[in-house]
Amino acid sequence: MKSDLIISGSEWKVMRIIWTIGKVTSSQLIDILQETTDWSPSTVKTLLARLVNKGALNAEKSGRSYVYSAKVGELESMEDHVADLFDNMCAMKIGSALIDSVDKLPISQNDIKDLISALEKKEKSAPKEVQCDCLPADYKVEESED
Amino acid sequence: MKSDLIISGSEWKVMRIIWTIGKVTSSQLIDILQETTDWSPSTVKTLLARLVNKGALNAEKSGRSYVYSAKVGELESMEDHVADLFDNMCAMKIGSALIDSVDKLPISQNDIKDLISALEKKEKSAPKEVQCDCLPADYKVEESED
DNA sequence: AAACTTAGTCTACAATTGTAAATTATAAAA
DNA sequence: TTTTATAATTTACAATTGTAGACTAAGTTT
Repeated sequence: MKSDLIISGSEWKVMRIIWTIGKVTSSQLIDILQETTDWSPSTVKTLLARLVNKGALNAEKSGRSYVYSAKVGELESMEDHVADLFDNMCAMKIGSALIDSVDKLPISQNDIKDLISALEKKEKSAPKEVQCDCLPADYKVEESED
Repeated sequence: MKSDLIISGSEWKVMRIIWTIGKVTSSQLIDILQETTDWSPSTVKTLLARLVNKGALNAEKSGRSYVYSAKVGELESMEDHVADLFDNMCAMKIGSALIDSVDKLPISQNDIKDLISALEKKEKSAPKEVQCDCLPADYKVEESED
């Protein structure tokens, strides 16, 4: 279930810029990131190298340097990471966590509408309850063994 | 914004058991985790020690050993981690990621209802669009500097 | 051509994480 | 009380992450 391509915290900052502007050189990236972080140019270069290595970025040679571009999709990456995170958590409580997210995160009117539609559609086949999956299936048995 | 108390992947497994059954000894935990992981007893003990260290667990001395119990709430921890993750991501695309989550994750009928209510309430004050926040505010200015 | 700038690569180093062996302390049993 | 079992602590070690200095290669300027 765990996605292969894990993007770390610092790496997200790099990826987001590249997803947004498409193709960049390291110097562009260094300039842009200089405005929002206090990273040294070296740090940006290390992150670029790691992301190319992980397969998250393409590096297309262009003269002395490279032009970097995203090799993985932004939304796909987001979805994978969110899924991975919820994968760590109790199924029974995911609903509550989502309610909290919906309360706190910024969502556009259109996305709200789409969320409501998705939920209404889902409602028909939704279970009455979602069971807690934090313990081994047979735990109750083991427990009453005193 | 980043929460202080970061619970790692392996640590989640430990925490979930403790959140679910309340108080445990290390041997209980070792037994339970033996059923779902192939961790050695040592591994479980290391994780317990780390979690006590991080302040995620209480360790109450009881004779030779300790009784461990959660010091942080489960839902709070879940919410913090979800918020931290979305904090890495483009605000404009969070709505889509949530739609995907709603589509894929198991949610009970009641939670669906509550989600819909939360969304309907939110709709009134929701922005038409959520802006992408992946680039520095003044980037467009910098960009047209050729 | 010599000097300078810049992009890339290599090396580094501490902190966290996944995983566990070795050691020590101590309660329980013989 | 000597042995045994078990819980806790210490140490370990590789991989990942955040962060960056040093070195190298290759265009660019004088």
